[in-house]
Amino acid sequence: MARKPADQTVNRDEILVAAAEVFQERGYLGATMADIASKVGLTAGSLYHHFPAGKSDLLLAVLNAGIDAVLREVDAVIAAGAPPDETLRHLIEAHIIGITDNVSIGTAMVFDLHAALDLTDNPEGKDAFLLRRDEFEKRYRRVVEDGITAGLFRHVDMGIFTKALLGADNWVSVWFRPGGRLTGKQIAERIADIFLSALRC
Amino acid sequence: MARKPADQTVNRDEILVAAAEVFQERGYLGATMADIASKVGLTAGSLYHHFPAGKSDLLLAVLNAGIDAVLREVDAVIAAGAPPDETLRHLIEAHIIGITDNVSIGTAMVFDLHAALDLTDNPEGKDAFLLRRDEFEKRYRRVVEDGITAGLFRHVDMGIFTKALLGADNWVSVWFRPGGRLTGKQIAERIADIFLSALRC
DNA sequence: CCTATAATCAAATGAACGTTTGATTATTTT
DNA sequence: AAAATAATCAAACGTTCATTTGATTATAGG
Repeated sequence: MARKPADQTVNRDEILVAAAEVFQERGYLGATMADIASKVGLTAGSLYHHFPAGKSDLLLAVLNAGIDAVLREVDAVIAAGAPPDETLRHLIEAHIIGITDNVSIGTAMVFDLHAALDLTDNPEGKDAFLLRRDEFEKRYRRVVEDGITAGLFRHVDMGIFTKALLGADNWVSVWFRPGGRLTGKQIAERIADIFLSALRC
Repeated sequence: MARKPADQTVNRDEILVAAAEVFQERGYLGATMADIASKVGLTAGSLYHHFPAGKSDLLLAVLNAGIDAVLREVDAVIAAGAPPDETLRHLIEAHIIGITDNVSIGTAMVFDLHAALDLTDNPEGKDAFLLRRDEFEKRYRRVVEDGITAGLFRHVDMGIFTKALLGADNWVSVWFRPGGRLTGKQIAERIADIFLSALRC
């Protein structure tokens, strides 16, 4: 063991945050290792000490951190066991506030995965991530189903409703800028309001 | 003049379509000139005969073609002068069917512009495109405003409603695959239904 | 105080890619 | 059929990276 002194050493998490920011700003291919490294005061080569598998591994780590964080919050909301309408509202809020407050989450949701993940030489990691994303979508769908079954929501095309809702939510990460007219929470409330109105019987 | 014979010559539009497809599949940075060229049976260098300004010019051409096409349709819908609820429904349909049927439109709407356009050495072209995109958003907003004024729609946060709607629409280009459960038109109808329900007084 | 090693850097390596260049071919125009 | 030129290609160029390598530095454990 050696070399853990405060201002000389950077840890994995700091790198992950820096990488998330750069990926979101420039996209996977537009982000250079030097960009990410300089954000934490390192040189490109030094990143390989923390992420031996290189750039693609860094991407997967960011995406997983993001999906983990959001899934954790979503599961907490569901576990609370409120009625479907209230649960759906909290779900939307957790999702959107996650996006506005945590770069990794925004990156994980909207990322140009089509392109980027294919370039990753790690198909297992890619598949695992995509499965978790599907999981996320399923939670949404189930809450809507429950609401319909309970007679709280009117009948809608489940698949399309879920996609529309996810689209509206994820799109926030495309246009949101901190310091704008509304906070993440306010945006979340308004969007939840729209979709819950759409479900009124 | 010379060399316009059928099977030896490729025209600008064919290149544009090929480029739109490759851009959408791989993103701007992931798309190589060779990818685009081979799709129309040319070599990379040959593209410079048709687009002397190179790759970034090609991107702008694709984006403009897409936004032009969708604006044209949207303007036709508005010009028809139907009441706001009907107009909004037609707007959503024009938008989504545009996305599912015309690759350039999908590319123009969803593209990772943050990243890509900054790499373009053509700031005027970039600004012009972004202005047209704003124009597009304004049409949506105006129809909703009209509906509220006319007492047809309930009161909602204009900015957020519009962003949510655009997000749901544009997101279609992320998940839509031809030959799926629903056609573009069916998807459009269902999404229009969701947002019109959300506006019910 | 050594010694092993965690953490870093500067520089080298090699591949990928946008773009340029100079020929080549085919077609129109005269 | 000449001459002019549109359309194309193959090969070369130069740059920008991701990644590797080998040295260097600082600290924890003995």
